[in-house]
Amino acid sequence: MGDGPPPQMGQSLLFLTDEQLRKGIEAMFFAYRGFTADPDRILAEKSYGRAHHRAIHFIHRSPGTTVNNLLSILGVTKQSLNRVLRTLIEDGLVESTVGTRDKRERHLQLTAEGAGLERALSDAQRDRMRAAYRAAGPAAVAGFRQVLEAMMDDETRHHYEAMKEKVE
Amino acid sequence: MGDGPPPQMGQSLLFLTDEQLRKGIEAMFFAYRGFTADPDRILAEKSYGRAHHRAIHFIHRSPGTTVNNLLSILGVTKQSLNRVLRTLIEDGLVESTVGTRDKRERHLQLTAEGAGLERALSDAQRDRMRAAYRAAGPAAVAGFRQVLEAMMDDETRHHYEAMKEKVE
DNA sequence: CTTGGAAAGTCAATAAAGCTGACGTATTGT
DNA sequence: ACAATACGTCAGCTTTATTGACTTTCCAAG
Repeated sequence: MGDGPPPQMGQSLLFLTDEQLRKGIEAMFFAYRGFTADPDRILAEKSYGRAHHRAIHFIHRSPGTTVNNLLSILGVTKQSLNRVLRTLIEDGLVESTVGTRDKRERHLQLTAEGAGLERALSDAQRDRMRAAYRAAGPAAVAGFRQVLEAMMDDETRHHYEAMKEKVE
Repeated sequence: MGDGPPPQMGQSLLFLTDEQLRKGIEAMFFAYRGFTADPDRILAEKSYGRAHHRAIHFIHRSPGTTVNNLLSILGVTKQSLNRVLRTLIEDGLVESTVGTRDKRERHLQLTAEGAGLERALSDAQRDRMRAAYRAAGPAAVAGFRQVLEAMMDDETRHHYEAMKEKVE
């Protein structure tokens, strides 16, 4: 592409050519499609969308989280989240309970049925992730995570880091 | 989370726990947001969306590609692509020329102005990708690509592989 | 040379998912 | 008492996608 690197440039610098970067960009684009394909199929059957999936995922991850918290993690407006949340509550997948310490807050958690859907969704996604991990091996997985973390916005990384230490 | 792995399990198998997989899933979600953030800002100024970006990217990558080809790469319907393509042609960013061998086909290419926008968009995205690559190092980048490729759908990987050998 | 089908473009209707702005209610904390 | 917070909701809008139906142009096989 355009001006290639001078021939004497070593492998350690060569990996940052525009071509390498373009391939990384396309890999990201195509892989993300694979990443969402399986859950999307399940969601389509129940006529939910990705927005529902995201809400379910993060409620599962942090049971009892508040609406505001979810809002900042998902980076959407209150109105957008509310439309999704309302259908999930109506359908009996999510439960909203008034806060004890602060009664203005609503604590969100999955019902048994909601947890069931979460399982189905994350099983599908985990299967693909597991297969990719197995195919690539532990060293590749470490690199994968390193690059992804470096790619996040500072603010976004904050949400990610917050959960990293929860279990490990 | 739930049932952890037995304590005697070694590091080489331990990396496939549900927790590790969940972190991979979230890393993917958050990183993709970072990945699209910079181009999205530029596109918003010109009131274009991601669909325009994708069309511009792949027309740049494969100048002279046909509408049908683009359709299969992007995985959208003809109508969706056509709306995007029409505005890009009207705005003078993309040129559509009747095929010489088969006059039913239209060959798409970027105009000088279109190439300019492509530059701006991919520069922004490359900058972030470059920074992430630098931070993580060549070994991590190799792993990153390996996992992403393993995560693609078979059909999708086909489109990706088709371009891999074009330059290198 | 006719005809079937492919490539492209278009019209209309619909839906998911986001946005802004404005308001109301309950509750908390100063 | 009063300002601020957390939540919910109403209305209206935009983007991006969908499906279905249809036309024009054109290639190629019978």
